[in-house]
Formats: sequence, C-alpha cells, structure tokens
Amino acid sequence: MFIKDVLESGDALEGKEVAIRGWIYRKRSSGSVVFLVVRDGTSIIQAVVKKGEADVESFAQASQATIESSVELKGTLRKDERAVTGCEISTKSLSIVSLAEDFPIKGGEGEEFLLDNRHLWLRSRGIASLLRIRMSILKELREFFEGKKCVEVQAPTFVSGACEGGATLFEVPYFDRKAYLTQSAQLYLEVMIFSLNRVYTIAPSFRAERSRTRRHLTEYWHAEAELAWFDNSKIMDFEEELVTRVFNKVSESKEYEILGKRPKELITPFQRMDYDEAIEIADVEWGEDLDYRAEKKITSDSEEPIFVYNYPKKAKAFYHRPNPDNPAVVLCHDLLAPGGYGEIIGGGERIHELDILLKRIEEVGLNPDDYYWYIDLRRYGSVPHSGFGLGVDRLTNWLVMGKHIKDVVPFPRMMRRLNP
RNA sequence: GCCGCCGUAGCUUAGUUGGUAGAGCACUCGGCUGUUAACCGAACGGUCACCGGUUCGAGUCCGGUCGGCGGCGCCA
Repeated sequence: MFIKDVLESGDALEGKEVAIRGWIYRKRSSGSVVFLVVRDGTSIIQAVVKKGEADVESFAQASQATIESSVELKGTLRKDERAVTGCEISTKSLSIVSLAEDFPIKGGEGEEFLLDNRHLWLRSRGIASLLRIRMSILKELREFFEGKKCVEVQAPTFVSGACEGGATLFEVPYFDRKAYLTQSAQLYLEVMIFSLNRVYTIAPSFRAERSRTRRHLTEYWHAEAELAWFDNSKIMDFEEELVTRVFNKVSESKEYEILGKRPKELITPFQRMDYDEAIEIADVEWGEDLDYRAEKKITSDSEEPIFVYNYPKKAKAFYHRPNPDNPAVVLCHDLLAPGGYGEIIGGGERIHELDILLKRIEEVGLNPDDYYWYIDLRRYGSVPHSGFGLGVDRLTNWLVMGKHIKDVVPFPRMMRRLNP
C-alpha cells in the first residue's frame, strides 16, 4: 500500500501487518539494527529491521541495501515518537528489488552539480513538494477557467512567423522551409473565440532571449485566455479573480509543511494604476516600458499584485487596441507580482476594427499577407474582445516563495542549460 | 548584448610574499541493539578546467581559450 495511506490510517492499522514498496531514503545501522527511511512518492516512513525479528535473509538484505535501492518490505505498524513521520514498521521481511549504486547526491552539493543531476535530484522531498504544488496550480487554473465557461484548446507549436514581430523566436528547420517555435498562442486563441466564445490554453512557449535572471526560462508554461465581449477593465476583473482563487486555494496545500513556509492569503481588490502614475513612482520617462527596477519600485510597498494599465502604444505589440480617448496609449495592462517576482500577466483589449488593425500592421512594418487569417477575423462579425497570458512558472515561483524560477520546473531550459 | 565573480579529490572546499597540494563528507574495510545529515577507528582518493608565457621553480603571477554562476537589459 501507499505510505501516505498507512500514515493517514490513524489507529486502524496499529499493530497490523502492512506491506510497502519504495526507495531507501535514509539508512542508519548499528550492528544488529538497521533503520531504513523508505520513500514511495507519497510520503516517507521508517522501517526498523532487527536481527532476530526479521528473518535472516531479510536482515542481510537490509544491511546490504544502499541509498535509493528499491525495496519491498512487510512488517507490523507501530506508533513511535522517535520515527520521522510518527510511526514505523517493525520489519519481518524485506527484499531488494534493485540495489542502487552509490547515489551521487547526499546533501551539501552545489547548484551546478545538482542541476547536472536534476534527474536524480528530483527525488528529494522538497522538489517533489514543489512539483505537487505545480500540479495543483495547473488543476486550479483549469477549474477556474472551466467555471467561467472557457473551453480549453490547443494552438500549434510550430509557427511560420512571429506573433509579435519580436526577434526572439527559436528557428527550426521545417522540411525545405524555416519554422519557429511559438512564443504565444494568442493570435490562434483570438481565432477560436469566434467558434467557442471563451477559450484558454496551457502550453509551453519559447523565447530565445539571452536572459540570465531568476525570472526567465527559454521554455516556459504559458496559460493564455481570450474572451469575447471583454474590455480591458473586465479582463482585469477576471484575472484578479483567477489569481486570487488559484493563489488562496493552492496556499492551503499540505505540501507547504514539507517546504516549511506558507504564503499569506491574498486580499482583493488589487491596486490598479495608470501608466502615468506608475512612471511617476518608478521615475521612468513617458514612453519607456517599465523595467525590472521600475516594477520593484512600484510593488515595493504592497503584498498584493498591482495592475498597471494603458501603456504608450510604442511600448507594446501591434494588436493592442488604442484608447479611443487617447490614441497614444493602448488598452492593455500588466500584473506585477510583489516581492520582485516580476510581471506574471500581460494582457489587454485587442483591436477588433479592421481599418485600425491594418493601419497598425503597416505602422510597425509587418507584412499583412503573413497575417491574412488574423485580419480576416475583423471581416466576419468582429467583436470586442480581450485576453491575457500568464506565466505559470512565475506564478508557481511566487506561490512557493522560491529563489529562482528554474527550481519549480522539473527540467529547466535556460540559455546555458539543455540537460538533462 | 553589458557588468561582476568562479573553476583544486566523487562532492564541498583551504592553500600566506611563487618553494614537495591539506581538510570535511562520501565510497571501501572494521566496530556498535534506537538511529534522526547517526557515531567511532582505519585505509583509499589530485593532469590544481585547458593552452601558452615569465621564473631555477607556478595551484599561486601574466595572456588566451573553454565551462559555469550572479545581476542588468529584454520579457511571462
């Protein structure tokens, strides 16, 4: 049975025989007693193997077993304060399924060594907890979207050109042509609202930016949504509800006991500030995008995320809808997480008017032919709509109060890391 | 792309004005009937990242190369 079920059985299994299998996590021995802490992916439990109590062959196997050897064992469950998880198994029989070679990770290793051995490091309790929290975040995101009648869809990973005209795409050979790895599903999601009204996708995005910070990966998970009939303000309401719900639900997870810390509950509403207000706080010139230093200044007094909205047109991508009252700015927003975790959401209202879109495409020097399908949407029953992209790994890193985004991804991909 | 830092045993590292490379942990062997990163004893373990230079002599000084780390810019 699973160790977790054994631990949660209360008194029901006290004194009864239990059988578990897993991997040896810790081993201590003293002549005629071997203590094995066994890990099975659900939890850990101590097994005590005593000469005389266990059969001769089992005792020999226990003495011989190495860290990370896989084992099967049977014995009597007993409460014991001295054991890590409060109870232990007095082992009657034990067999090694596969004897592990000397395990390279034993504590005290440096970051680089651990990353080179990420495939083995992943077995640690801390990373296992992080991965379970990551799973809950994805689950809560999906539940939230589903509750809002959003349909989960998929967009292609191979694309023929930039979504945003940036020069940060990974180029890959595609038969006799060049293709690129997507950096956003947004344009495809906009297509699908005409079929499904509200859509979302959770998928990897790729950016060939030479970024070396605690907030960047070259491959990251992107939760993107696009909703018909939403304006910039309504979509911020939606995001605020989403972030709060996911954050507060996930922060109740038991995994935080293993991590030894737990985030504080998020309180709504989040502060919303106009770009003009933001640049005054951050001491940035009008027209510039907000850099990381500015983001930190803006969020420094807050424990909640802060929306900054209506950026100058020239600081943002072509598809953002210009403000009809002030065409120098576009109806968009970023959501900045507190504590230096950076921008976790970027979103806004999309241009739904054909003439304005064509003008913008021309202004930024893109070829309208490449976007014929995107432009077509504005010809056949266009509607006002908005959407956003959320950095799942950044959200996760913030939720676990992590040091570096790479820690919350099983196999992080960065400028200088492609292995394991 | 820019700025700063680092590379010594399997791992983590010390190494003074240039003078025979030192430790802790792990592995191996021995001991131990309640361990919590168990403990005690012994033994083992080095192309000092690589290439070149200065020097009687380089882990140490100089030049270059490679690899990595942190931060910024850019972004989610």
